[in-house]
Amino acid sequence: MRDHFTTGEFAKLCRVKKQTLFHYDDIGILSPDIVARNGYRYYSYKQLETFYMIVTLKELDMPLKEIREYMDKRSPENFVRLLESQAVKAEDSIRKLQYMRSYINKKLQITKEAIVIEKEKIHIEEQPKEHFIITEYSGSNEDEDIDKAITRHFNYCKELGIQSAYGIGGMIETENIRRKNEYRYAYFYTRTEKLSVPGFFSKPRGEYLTYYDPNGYSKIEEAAAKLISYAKEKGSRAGKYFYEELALDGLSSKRLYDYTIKLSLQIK
Amino acid sequence: MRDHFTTGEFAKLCRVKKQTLFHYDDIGILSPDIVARNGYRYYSYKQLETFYMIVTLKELDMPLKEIREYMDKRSPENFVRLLESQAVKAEDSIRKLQYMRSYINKKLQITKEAIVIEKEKIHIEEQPKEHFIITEYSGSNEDEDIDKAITRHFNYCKELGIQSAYGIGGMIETENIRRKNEYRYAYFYTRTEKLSVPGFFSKPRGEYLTYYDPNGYSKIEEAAAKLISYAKEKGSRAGKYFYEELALDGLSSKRLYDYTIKLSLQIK
DNA sequence: ATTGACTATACGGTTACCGTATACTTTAAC
DNA sequence: GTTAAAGTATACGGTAACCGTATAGTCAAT
Repeated sequence: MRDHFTTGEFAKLCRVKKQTLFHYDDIGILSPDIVARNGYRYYSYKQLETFYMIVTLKELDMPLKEIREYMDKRSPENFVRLLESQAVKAEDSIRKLQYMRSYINKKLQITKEAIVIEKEKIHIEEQPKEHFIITEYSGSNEDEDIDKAITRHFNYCKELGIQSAYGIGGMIETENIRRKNEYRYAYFYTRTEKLSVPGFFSKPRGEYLTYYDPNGYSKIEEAAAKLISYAKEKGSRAGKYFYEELALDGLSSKRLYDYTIKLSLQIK
Repeated sequence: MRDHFTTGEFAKLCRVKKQTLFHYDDIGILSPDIVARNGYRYYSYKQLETFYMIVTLKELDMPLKEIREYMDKRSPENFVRLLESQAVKAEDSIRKLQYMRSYINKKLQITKEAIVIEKEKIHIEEQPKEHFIITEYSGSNEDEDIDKAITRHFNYCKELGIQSAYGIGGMIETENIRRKNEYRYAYFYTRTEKLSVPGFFSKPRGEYLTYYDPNGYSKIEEAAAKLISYAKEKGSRAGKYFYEELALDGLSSKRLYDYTIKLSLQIK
């Protein structure tokens, strides 16, 4: 049988277990070319392309049952239809994966930065212009009210079809800290690439003071106050808002008080 | 509970079935934020990012068990490790899918062409330069010998790490047809992009006569003879080899005699 | 008070396999 | 030429990640 492969050999070519080939025979999508009298099964090189097509379709989430249905009624025209639909699926999958990749890389960047940077200390960094969907907040400083408002914000974004992987941030008016030393959210925001959405805000590019606080929300007002005094000392004018977001959140620690918050304040 | 979502609501946000959320709770990767005394379960907006991370990891083929293991020992450092490994996986997946896409599109192109083109008729087309891995053939014209040789060729390519989605083609010397009217393979070939491989052949770019034969291998010698006479009539010099490959194969028809063969012959 | 829409829990089913046990066959080694 | 190692088929149970359905309880609106 030098012109054929045993099940084991063919499985190796296909880089799968023998079991898989048995399975494909059982459900009728790929049967051995020859079955000898002793029950030994032999595959031909011709079947490798069929196998390859099967894994391709499978990778694009087509169930084996449908693959089998195609095999039963295959024709050049049906083949074209099949390939055309799969080409679309491939495009979609690639787009989805590219989005995931950018999400992962962004998360990676944020997380790495939060690990290496010196915490509870003021840094200066250049931040780009960014676009936010915002919703106003005028509730109390109770967690419950805040959560309600963030949930509302969240639903609002959902209605607009905007789902950012960045999480939701909070904006605090500088004046509120300066005058009353009150850390109170004025807006919640979600980043977006889409422009011209109602309730739209642009965070200006420029120089920002930043402060990483690794104690969750327990001492965040102090941090804000520090940023303000620092700006004052430096003789700079502070931006209208603080931007608060999570640099380390529930994905990298279990306890809320281990979250690391990044506070940013523009200086001019 | 205006700051939380019921299981059904949260499932809608996540675009999955409630069942899935129950499952995730069962295996301990994502549990509701609050379980009321009546057993009703409520999720917080904060959990959507966790859910999103789960689907991302899952999409990159990480089993839920491992996701759970990560959740149990999550830390900023482990998170970075996780993300870095997943970034690699995402790259691999994208590459794989891009390859599949090009495979699908190429197949589509070949198949469509084979459907619309007038069969059993000579056409003229421009073909690009292409690179082949070839193995010599000097056996008989018996199917068995041919299959053996193609299997050998196939294995040879496998050793070189070359697996083309194009299938294997055959080269037939023009002289053999002309002189003895004998349709006999001189080489089998596999396309490759890799250059400088031993047993390497370049099919020249130029004008080719092509002929699509929808009768499998039954009347292929006649087709070859026709191409030769046509070249002669036209006063053109024929290239040294015929190139034979399958335009419609087992993927689009069940029966061998429904295969469509594409024969190409260069003219100068 | 009742209806319709929701909820939790339980359990069996599904897909695409994987692992293991058993019994047979082939191949390589001595 | 036997024998051991390696390979093969068949059968059956198990797994992951759910899905469907049934049952029973809950809630919100008329």
